[in-house]
Amino acid sequence: MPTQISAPSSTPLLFSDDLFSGLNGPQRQAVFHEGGPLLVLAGAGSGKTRVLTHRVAWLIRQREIDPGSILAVTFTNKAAGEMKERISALVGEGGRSVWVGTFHSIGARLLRRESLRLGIARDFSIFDRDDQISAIRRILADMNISPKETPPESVVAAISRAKNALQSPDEFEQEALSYDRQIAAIYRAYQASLRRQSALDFDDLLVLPVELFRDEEVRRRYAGKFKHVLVDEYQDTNRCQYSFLHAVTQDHRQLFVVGDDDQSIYRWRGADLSNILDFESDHPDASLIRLEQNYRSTGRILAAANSVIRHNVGRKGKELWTDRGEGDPVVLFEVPDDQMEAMAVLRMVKAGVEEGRISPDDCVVLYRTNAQSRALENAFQLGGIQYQVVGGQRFYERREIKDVLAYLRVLVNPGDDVALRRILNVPARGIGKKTLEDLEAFAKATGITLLEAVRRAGVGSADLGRGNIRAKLAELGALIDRATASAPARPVAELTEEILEEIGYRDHLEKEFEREATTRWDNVAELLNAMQEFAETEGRVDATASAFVQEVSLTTDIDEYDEHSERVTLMTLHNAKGLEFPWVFLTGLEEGLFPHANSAYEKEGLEEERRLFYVGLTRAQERVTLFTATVRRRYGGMQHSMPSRFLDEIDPDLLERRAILPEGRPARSSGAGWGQEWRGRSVRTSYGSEEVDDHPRYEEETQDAALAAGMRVLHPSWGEGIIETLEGRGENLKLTIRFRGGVKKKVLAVYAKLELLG
DNA sequence: CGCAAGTACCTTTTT
DNA sequence: GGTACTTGCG
Repeated sequence: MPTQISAPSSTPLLFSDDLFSGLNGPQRQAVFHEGGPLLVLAGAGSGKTRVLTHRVAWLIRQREIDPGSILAVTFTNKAAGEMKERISALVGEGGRSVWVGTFHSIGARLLRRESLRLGIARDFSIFDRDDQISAIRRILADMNISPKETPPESVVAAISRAKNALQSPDEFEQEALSYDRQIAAIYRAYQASLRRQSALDFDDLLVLPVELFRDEEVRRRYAGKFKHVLVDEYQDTNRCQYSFLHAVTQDHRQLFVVGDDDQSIYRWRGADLSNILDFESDHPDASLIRLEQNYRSTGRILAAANSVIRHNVGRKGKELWTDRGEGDPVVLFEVPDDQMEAMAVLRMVKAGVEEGRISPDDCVVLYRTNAQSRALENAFQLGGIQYQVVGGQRFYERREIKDVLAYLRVLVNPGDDVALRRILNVPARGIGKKTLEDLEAFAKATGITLLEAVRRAGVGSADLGRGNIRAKLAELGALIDRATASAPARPVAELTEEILEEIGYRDHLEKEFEREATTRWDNVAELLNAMQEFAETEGRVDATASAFVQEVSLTTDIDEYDEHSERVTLMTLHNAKGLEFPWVFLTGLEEGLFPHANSAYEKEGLEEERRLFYVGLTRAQERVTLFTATVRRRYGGMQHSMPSRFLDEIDPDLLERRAILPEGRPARSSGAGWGQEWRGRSVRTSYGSEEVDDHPRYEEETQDAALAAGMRVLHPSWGEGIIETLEGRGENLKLTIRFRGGVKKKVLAVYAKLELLG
């Protein structure tokens, strides 16, 4: 910082020039905006994070707003952490008291403060999807509903949808059709179950604050507290979050939102694009500022992205531009299969690293579904390139981690039956189905928690379990009681180590998992590590089991992503939102996969897939490489596909098409050789407007290749559908077809009188 | 009750 | 190609 003058705060202009001099016109306009609600329509790479942080800095420095009365909402905890850092870098330590977090973490924080009023335990548990499903399963069993006909997953989805629409079980029932009557009943029972367990699910963290604000006194209090509200990724907010923001800002109208309608990718989770599209009509005194200068990507990449997104209707409309120069064209490789795809990525990364042009952590490989990481991981392992996978099997969802956390959850919240059920027989205590049923029946009949039932059975006051089992239950009860008593006063790491020791968890892993035991124990060690770190940031006294469990319940994969890892990053397109990389590899551009078959029917679904593709392209600074494979392993079988329609939407002048032809067909067993050399050969097939695209789109490997995943077909009785998978060949060729309305059917190709469409 | 073997379904994306 | 659930035996 060049400023040597120790400027008194009465001459804030000096600061302002200093702090804000790097901003361009529209950015300054946004940062210095005075007046009512503002929508900053910020294109990819247009510096929206800078705008947000500088806006906060400006509020504090220039307008002398108390940092504690500013609320900034981000999309991930990681983004929240970074924003906090940047704010305090701009305004000093005072910036730490700005409320920064995700809607979920802010909701949780608020609900803890108001737990008394809400009549919930301060140390409520937060149920993730697994916990929800587990709770629903119990309820289905109770209600004698077959989980086959009413899958818990879809019940969870229905309840989530209802909650986000702010519908209570009663309201849900009123609008319900006959099938949904049952769902309404399950919903009601589920709510009761949550309450009994002092548990909230993710949706509650959003919904309950809104309900809390129906009390005008409470609403006013928070509207008075949060005098300025800023929201990032506004395009992915849902109706409930909209209500939250409205409740807090309707009095003072200091709402500052940043978003990009072209990057809205969470419609399936309830995100409501109309929040951003209708922002101006919703707020009569609103202003709009567009940030269209992109500082990230080279010209051709940006132009390619623009040419794709132009195919969407129903957007605010904006055209990104850059002064970075043209750069390289986007390259598309057509490869025989997913293994070749992985090898090609590997080879390009390796070449880039060897030539000193790039470091592995400058590269990201993006895909539509988590399952696609496998082939890539295999290739990278063989090729000796370090990588990190973000997402997929998430750390905090691993079995051993959830087991250990379940012990803590029970200590923190003795009403958490879902957690207790999980650990009742882990390690094995001879408590099987029968004992569990007895315990639950007893608990229900007596109106006590499952834990209390365990205690009573242990001391023999509940008439269940034989001697041996009673002894085991007594032991477990005593362990939990002892740990509960000491938990509030000790660091969580120490407590956990003691519990693990006492239950012999390591031996349990050895016994249960044999070969895998080491990995799993390593994960547990990593968890203990995380607890130590937690103690370092929070301070020993505050690093209790309760605090840790709360924190961890809201931790996500992207929060764990490390940008200085020296490793190539592998992740889904969804996880890539907000990130940037010099080199981007976009894989699996095939019909049925991307756009995904489940989304390809509805216009809205397809447009969201297209936005996802747009997000992928705009992550890149210098180089985008696209891949489409003819054959892909899926569900253990082979699947033929056609190239993604999105490829045809890229302006052909900006796309260089190449094919990788296997020289002969490489023997399947030749995998070991791939690390050293590339056996295939790459030919340019088409570039620019000279259309030389004469090689086949997919190889005629078998006669069945006339049919491929992603093809549209007409079935005499089921109507129009899209082929999703193919198994078997010849007479035995079986197709999985998804028909309109999402109905999936398996048919034998020889019998189904299918007609090919388009 | 634990365990081994068999099965069904899975894969969209996640706070 | 994997998991999570079911079934049947000891």
